[in-house]
Amino acid sequence: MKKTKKQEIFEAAALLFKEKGYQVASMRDLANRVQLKASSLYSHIGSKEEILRKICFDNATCFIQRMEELLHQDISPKEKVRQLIRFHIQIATQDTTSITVFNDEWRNLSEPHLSRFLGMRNTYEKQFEAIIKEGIAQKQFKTVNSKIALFTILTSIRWIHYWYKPKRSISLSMIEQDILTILGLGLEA
Amino acid sequence: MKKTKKQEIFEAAALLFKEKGYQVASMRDLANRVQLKASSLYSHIGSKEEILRKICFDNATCFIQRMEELLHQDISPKEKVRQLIRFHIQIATQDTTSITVFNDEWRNLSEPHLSRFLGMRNTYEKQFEAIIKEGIAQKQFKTVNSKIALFTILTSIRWIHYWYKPKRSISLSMIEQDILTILGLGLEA
DNA sequence: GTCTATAACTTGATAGAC
DNA sequence: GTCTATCAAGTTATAGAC
Repeated sequence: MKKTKKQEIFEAAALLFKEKGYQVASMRDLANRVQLKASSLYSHIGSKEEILRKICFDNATCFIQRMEELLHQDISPKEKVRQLIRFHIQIATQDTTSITVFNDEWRNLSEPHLSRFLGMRNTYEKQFEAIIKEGIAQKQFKTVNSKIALFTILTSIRWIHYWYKPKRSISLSMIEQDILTILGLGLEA
Repeated sequence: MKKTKKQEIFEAAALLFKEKGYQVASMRDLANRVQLKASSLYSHIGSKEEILRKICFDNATCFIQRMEELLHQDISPKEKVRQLIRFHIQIATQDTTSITVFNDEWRNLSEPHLSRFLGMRNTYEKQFEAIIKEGIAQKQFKTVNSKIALFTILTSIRWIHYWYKPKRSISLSMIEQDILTILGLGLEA
């Protein structure tokens, strides 16, 4: 299956946005990387922000979808949290480029997209927090502030995409296990 | 003690950089906030980057200094890690503005300052990691990869500056205790 | 679809009057 | 020290030839 020029542009843009940041990356930079002049890009895409939007909303949708699946499963809050942590680690090691843009560059979205994005993120965080609260209520977790627990967990995984390289001697399952040891066991009662 | 215009500019810049990011914040934005025209700023400061440099290196020096003090104290690795976590939380809640810039905007430093900054950060992380390694060797911590533990700890604290507002009903010591519960106890053997 | 040329604008920083 | 005016360079995006 041959890649279309459009796909090629989107992939090059994701990498460029990761390396330089959205604001600093210029359309001329991007055009160079796909062997085009800047003006020719606009035969394939509508605008610079269209690219950012796709990256941000594709990832947001992905996380929300996984959350929906999980909510319908009949497993304990403790197991749900473990699954979510594993999922975050998997995404972060599997697609480091787009997750970097998703994590760091969403703030460059313009309205009304920014508000829609923050709404989706908020929904996800509320659902995650509810699972933690349920775990605390069931005494599967120690009694801590659920928001502190939520943010500590979420951000403690955020360094991986920045640091992880597939060639490293360290395996994915080793990362998973160590983080679950450092985090998970602390939270559990 | 009256604030000099220079101080006023530096403080307004830190807040502006936090809100918009260094690249997006313009000198015209900054001038507006201190009731000046953009060109007048240059009677007080040398360049936009001079402001960023001050914020980044002041903070880096602060963390390195605290580390030096700690290294000379005769306390266990476990206690050293707890003290470091407490210190990070204190800084993050005490000066949320400059810590945001320090955390997120250092990448906009130009050479040779960028390399010097990364060198300082690397020194700090190596010293922190050495303490963790010592704790593992002394069986005060569970056996985990020391780099994973380091990054998990460091980034798990990074959301605070972004989220913390002094008016919140939640106290500093409560944050400290909950994070130490979630993180600290997981790491300890 | 790709190009050249350019519109319309913003950026950091400077010159020189007052 | 602050201003107006301006420079030189950069930005996204479009018009129109081929």
